[in-house]
Amino acid sequence: MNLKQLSESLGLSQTTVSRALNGYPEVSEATRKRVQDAAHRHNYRPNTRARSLATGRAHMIGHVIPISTRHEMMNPVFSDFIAGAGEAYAKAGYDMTLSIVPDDAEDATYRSLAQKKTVDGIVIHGPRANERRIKLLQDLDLPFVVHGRASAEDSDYSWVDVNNRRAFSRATELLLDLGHRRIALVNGLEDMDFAIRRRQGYEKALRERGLAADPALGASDEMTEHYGYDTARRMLAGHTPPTAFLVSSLISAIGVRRALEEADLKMGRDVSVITHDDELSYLGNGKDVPIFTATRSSVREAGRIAANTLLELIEDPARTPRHHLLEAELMLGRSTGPAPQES
Amino acid sequence: MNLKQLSESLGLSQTTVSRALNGYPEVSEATRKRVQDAAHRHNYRPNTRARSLATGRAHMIGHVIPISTRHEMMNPVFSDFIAGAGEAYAKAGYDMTLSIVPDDAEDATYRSLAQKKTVDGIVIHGPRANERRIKLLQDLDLPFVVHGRASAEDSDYSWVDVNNRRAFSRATELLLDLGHRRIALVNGLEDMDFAIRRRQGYEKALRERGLAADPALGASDEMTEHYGYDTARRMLAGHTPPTAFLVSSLISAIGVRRALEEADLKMGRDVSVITHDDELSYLGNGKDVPIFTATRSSVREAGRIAANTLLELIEDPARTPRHHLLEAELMLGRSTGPAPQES
DNA sequence: GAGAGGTGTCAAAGCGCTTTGGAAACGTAG
DNA sequence: CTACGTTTCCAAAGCGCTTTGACACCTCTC
Repeated sequence: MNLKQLSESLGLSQTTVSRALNGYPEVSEATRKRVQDAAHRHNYRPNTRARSLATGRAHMIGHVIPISTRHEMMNPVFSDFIAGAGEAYAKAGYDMTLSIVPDDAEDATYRSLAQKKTVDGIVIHGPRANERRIKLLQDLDLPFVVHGRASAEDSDYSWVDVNNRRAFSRATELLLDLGHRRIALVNGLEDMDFAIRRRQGYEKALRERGLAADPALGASDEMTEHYGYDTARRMLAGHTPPTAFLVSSLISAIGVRRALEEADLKMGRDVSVITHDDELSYLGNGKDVPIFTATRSSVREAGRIAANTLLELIEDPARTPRHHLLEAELMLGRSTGPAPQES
Repeated sequence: MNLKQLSESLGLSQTTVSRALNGYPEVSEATRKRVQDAAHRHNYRPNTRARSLATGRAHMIGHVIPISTRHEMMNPVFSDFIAGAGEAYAKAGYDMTLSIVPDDAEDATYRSLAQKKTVDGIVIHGPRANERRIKLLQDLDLPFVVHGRASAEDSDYSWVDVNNRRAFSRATELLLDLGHRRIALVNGLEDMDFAIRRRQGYEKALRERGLAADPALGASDEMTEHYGYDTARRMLAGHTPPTAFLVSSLISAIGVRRALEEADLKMGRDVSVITHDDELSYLGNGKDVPIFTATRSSVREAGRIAANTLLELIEDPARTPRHHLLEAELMLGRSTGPAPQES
């Protein structure tokens, strides 16, 4: 059933039916009612393609997920972010498309999205410090918001991000307060912006106590469970093993825990661990008392905020960029304790 | 730049330009070359909305993810599935849209997707044993493929699934061969089809050795880390604690491991664990020797297959439904060993 | 030298909707 | 009874593409 058929069946013009359905005032309440009933009865819904061709609005948001060609890794954080964003879109009557893009084919994808007019706006995931995509989208004149930031970019753009620097400096300070001096940083890939900021936070806290980061206690890679395990194992076997680990993801922290157990070290007593926790729905960090002491910030909530920000931007393209800096909570759990006495 | 402008700039009609670009034979190679060059120079790409209005094909696949209203849980498996499917779509020039749908609003979503003609086909995720969506989509005449199956559905439809029954009966047999008799099943939600099948496999293997499943050793819930932990803890505290766990997801298995460690039980010696492993990219199960003995099947590969199956179906709607039953490998890891002697 | 058969190109219709610019119908006021 | 708003509706244009049917123009062939 399409508009034409519907209007014929009602003995009205397409114009009137369209107006009645879209809430325009130039149609009498009686007619509107009659039209709505018929539409509902026939389960009529306007064809999106025709509608967006006519209005110029696709009612569609694109999410572009770079997939590292090296590891074929999907960022696990992404699914919860999407869940939050999807919720916001549904409320606003928008749909969402996903482009999984190998990071060497990015430019083409964006240009094509813009040219093909499939979407009204874009969410950028996983920004690197030096992020070409921002400039590109500005040139293409397509509204967008970044989940995260790009330190090296100095133009103004909309973003939603966690205060990674502050979160990690606070976590480091806590470990220092507990007497730890050899603190390992098990970080994400350090071409990623968030990882750089976390390192900065970590180093700042150390520096303020007159300490320098020991390069042997720093690691950086894709945040898998296995990476956490390997790294912890290697560092613990070194000749100045750390007494504490600061980990960039709960998944890697689980790997660190595995390494500790294997080495018969008790987490929270022999070795302390703090991790960042994105509050992924399937990976809860304990119920009453958290397993891991953690800097916590809901990525799902970030998704919701990013979506709404983008929708506003589309509504009013003249609007100046918006920024949302989310503060991470520092949740005390059972994985931290005073540094063991040197013996 | 649109078709009209492009054709004017070339001094050709829109028809010729369109045909040249779409590879029709009625245009001379010289002209085609000239058109392609110009298109490339102007970075021309046809407007999707107009194109699909004209052709009737959206070049778009919908993925509908039910989100449990109870736990607001995103199935973690989903992101890897999507990665696999996305790859296949990209190759075929298709896009993908996502609908995150609370499970009480499903019917409406499907009807709407069909009516609005946003997509050419649909992938159904997370089928329950009794799955209304299949009947619904058949009625709506929208091509679809199911990731998983619906036991209670007796019409024929396309699906891609793991042989869950066989996988779990093999795993159970292995545990029985190792001398285990009290084997716990830490399963997913048992209104989910895959969970039912896994239980069937488990019970079949027990039955064949003249054993019955002990209800005290069965659990069923959303497969979080915490659920694994809680369940294992509770069962281990019972008066006939299991000597082995059969777990439906690696994430929950990590929770089980945590409970074991907390109870000072060594996994693989005191208690054996077998888990199902979907090969999620960020959750590798060890590198050389797997941590967990596992029934393994790549969900990413499943995504790829599902996508291609659906594309074939769209290409030729008359085609009979296709079925892909993937066999899970049983990978021996370090989490299984002979049952401890009764003392 | 005319008809047959290709080849290369085009004008125009159509996809299903929204929206512009009227126009008919109906009061109401002068 | 005319004039003039209001209200209610409509015909037609337009969004950017594909595709149908037709038309020149060439090249053969007999």
